[in-house]
Amino acid sequence: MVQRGTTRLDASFAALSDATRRGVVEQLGRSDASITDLAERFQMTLTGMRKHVGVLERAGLVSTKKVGRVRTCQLGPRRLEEETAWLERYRRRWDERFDELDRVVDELTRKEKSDERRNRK
Amino acid sequence: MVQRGTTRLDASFAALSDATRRGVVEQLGRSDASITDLAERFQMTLTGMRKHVGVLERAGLVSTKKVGRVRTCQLGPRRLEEETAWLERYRRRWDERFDELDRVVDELTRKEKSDERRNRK
DNA sequence: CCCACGCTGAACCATATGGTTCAGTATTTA
DNA sequence: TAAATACTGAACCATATGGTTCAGCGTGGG
Repeated sequence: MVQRGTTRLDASFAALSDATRRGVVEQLGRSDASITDLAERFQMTLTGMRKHVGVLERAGLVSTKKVGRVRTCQLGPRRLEEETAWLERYRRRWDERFDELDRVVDELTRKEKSDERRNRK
Repeated sequence: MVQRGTTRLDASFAALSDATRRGVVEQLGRSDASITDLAERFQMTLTGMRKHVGVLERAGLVSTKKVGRVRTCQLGPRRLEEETAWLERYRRRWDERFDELDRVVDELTRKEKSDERRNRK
């Protein structure tokens, strides 16, 4: 059994699991944009885009501010450090496992060779 | 308009958006495990765990092999480089935007100071 | 003052997700 | 050979997701 309940990573990874939302984030990396701008660029209704932006907001990747009738979206407060750290930890583990496998293969290869030598005698 | 359709990132980020699945991956980073092992550790039916493992498999984070009646799970072929790259790109963008904001604040501060000087005259 | 603009909320829809139970099948083990 | 083990597939359920339409509502320009 193990500790459960890290809802922050849940939200950010879920937010990133949609191509449209990743696109929106990339766009906002270049310049701020209104809901209308984004809806146009991603060929979607305002309502649909508003939902995506909502998801990104809740995950902290985007923040918005309404001035007059325009809601302007920009990159949000979160820098995704936790997420990056998770992925890096995974890769380290993956490399370890891979190295381990390498060592095993090496050992088997060595063993084979010495077996060959034995057989030649 | 923009290119859509990067289903690989979709699958891996979606796979990582669930705490149980992240837990499974972490576990497999420590040692291989059967479905039964994982189901026990995460307090879930075999069927439920099998589904999670299926999701991870489809995303390439886990690979499995059935020997006799036991299915053994281990870390999969993908090293999540694309995913890490995406996050790093995001962070770079984020830092740029932040620096930009800093510069603007700096400028405003400078302006204020010179205004003060002007007012003192 | 009026109309176009930008957005929003509610309702709806189809499909996906995260879980279960139950009834198998195949493989060990005693 | 019988019983226990390990998994699997189908069916089901509740809720979430990704989208739409439609009817507003506040704002701003002419």
